[in-house]
Amino acid sequence: MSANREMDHQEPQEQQDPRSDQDGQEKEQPRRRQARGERRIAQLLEAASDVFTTAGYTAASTNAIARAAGVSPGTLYQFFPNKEAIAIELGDRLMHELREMYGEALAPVDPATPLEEAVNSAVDRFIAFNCAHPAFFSLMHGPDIPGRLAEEHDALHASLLARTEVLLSSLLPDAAPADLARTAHMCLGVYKAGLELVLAHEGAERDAYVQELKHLLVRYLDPLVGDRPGAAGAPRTGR
Amino acid sequence: MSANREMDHQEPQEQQDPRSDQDGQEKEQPRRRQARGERRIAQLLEAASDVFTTAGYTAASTNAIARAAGVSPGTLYQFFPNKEAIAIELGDRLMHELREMYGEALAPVDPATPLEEAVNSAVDRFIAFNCAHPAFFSLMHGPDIPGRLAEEHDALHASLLARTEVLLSSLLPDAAPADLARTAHMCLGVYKAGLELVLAHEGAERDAYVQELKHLLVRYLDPLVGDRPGAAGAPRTGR
DNA sequence: GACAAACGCGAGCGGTCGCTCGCATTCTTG
DNA sequence: CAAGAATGCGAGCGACCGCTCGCGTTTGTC
Repeated sequence: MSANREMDHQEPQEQQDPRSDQDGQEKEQPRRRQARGERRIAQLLEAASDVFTTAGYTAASTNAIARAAGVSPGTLYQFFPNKEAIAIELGDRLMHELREMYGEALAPVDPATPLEEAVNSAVDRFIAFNCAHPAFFSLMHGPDIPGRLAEEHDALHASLLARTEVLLSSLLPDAAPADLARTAHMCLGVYKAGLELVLAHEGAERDAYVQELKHLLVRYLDPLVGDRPGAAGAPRTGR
Repeated sequence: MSANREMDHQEPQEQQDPRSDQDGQEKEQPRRRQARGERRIAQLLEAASDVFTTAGYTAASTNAIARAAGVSPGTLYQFFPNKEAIAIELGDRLMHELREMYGEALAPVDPATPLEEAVNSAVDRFIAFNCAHPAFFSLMHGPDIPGRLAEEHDALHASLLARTEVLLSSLLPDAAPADLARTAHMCLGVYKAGLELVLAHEGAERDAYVQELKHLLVRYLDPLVGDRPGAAGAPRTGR
């Protein structure tokens, strides 16, 4: 039972960013990149995406990433200060792309929209994104993600949660906030579970799982909004 | 895209089990254990359970496990041939306990049982087990579990899947096998997602999530069995 | 009490990994 | 075309990790 609190490992070093002069510019390095460099960065991120997806963050070695990109480890470290930065840059790019997309995926809380339609639209968009960028899932849901990425994921998750809550609260105005939050958590958890199943299959079977996930969410939420005007139509289509 | 297929790491060594004489006895070692030894083993497994739960399999170091148990690394390796064996022994013990329990959790497919009751009973049992043994979840669902444990988990998962399918097929006799399998997969996936949420909370909030998980499963399955005799009463309680 | 087996220790071996460094090559700029 | 910056390389450093080995201690047996 002795809860031993002090582990023995520490990070190799805590690099200090020598160019942090104290004028407000904490921005990017004044490093001049040539076109070749940008290409290398894209190459490396592409390779990192593959390696992270198949091996997970921790198990992915920087040497493997460099090799997958066809360069030497030294070259990799010309463009990224450390392994974490690779994951962060990759995560940032994917996160940016995602935010552009989901801004219009959950935002329209048009109260007249049928529940089924809203669910279908949101699920379709997110599934499409996650299928197109499988690295996103492993980077966000891996057990070993570095702190910075975990923060980003938490922020994204909180944001999704808030949006879902707003959407739900417009569907069921008379619900305790705690219940609302729980329901939103359940929705996201269910989506994640469905996503795993979707990603594990391909072709027609994958589509069938997408359908099943939509059904699941609709059936979960439908009884809650059963007495709303426009929604909850199609009373139990035998399917 | 160059799919690089050959990684560079290999296991430290592939220990050959020197006492594998060729008479059919591949059983356990003839090692005589003293009471002290059994106590140490229990201690080590307990410590390993903690470390695995908090750090995951790969990140857990054998030195950390030994330290958590208050012994030296050498002592640990007196009782376990390698790190994997620790996880396997722990997994085996938990698996055995689980099988004893879930034999009576999914087996009774009494077709007269209301759906809600069947779901409640199954969920309660599994939630109770997973809450009592949080190491089980991290060992089974970790991304880095060693091969032997993965096989055990696959076997368990397949077994649960089969049982669920049987249970479902008794509820909806006229369903295509593929749909049945998909529905069973969804049920297990949903349970796993709910379990994560349950484990992430405590006290009253945890109970609320358990309730929510039950609701979710019932609402998912209820429309499918809507035209059965005894079950699926309360046609959509507006609530 | 004598002897052997089981138990216990912890420095350290071989290995991988993240990352660095010295040096060569290619590009840009004047 | 020269100078210097950006790019590229790969051996290798330091740290950690799984695991071993030699040796000392405890326990069971006769």
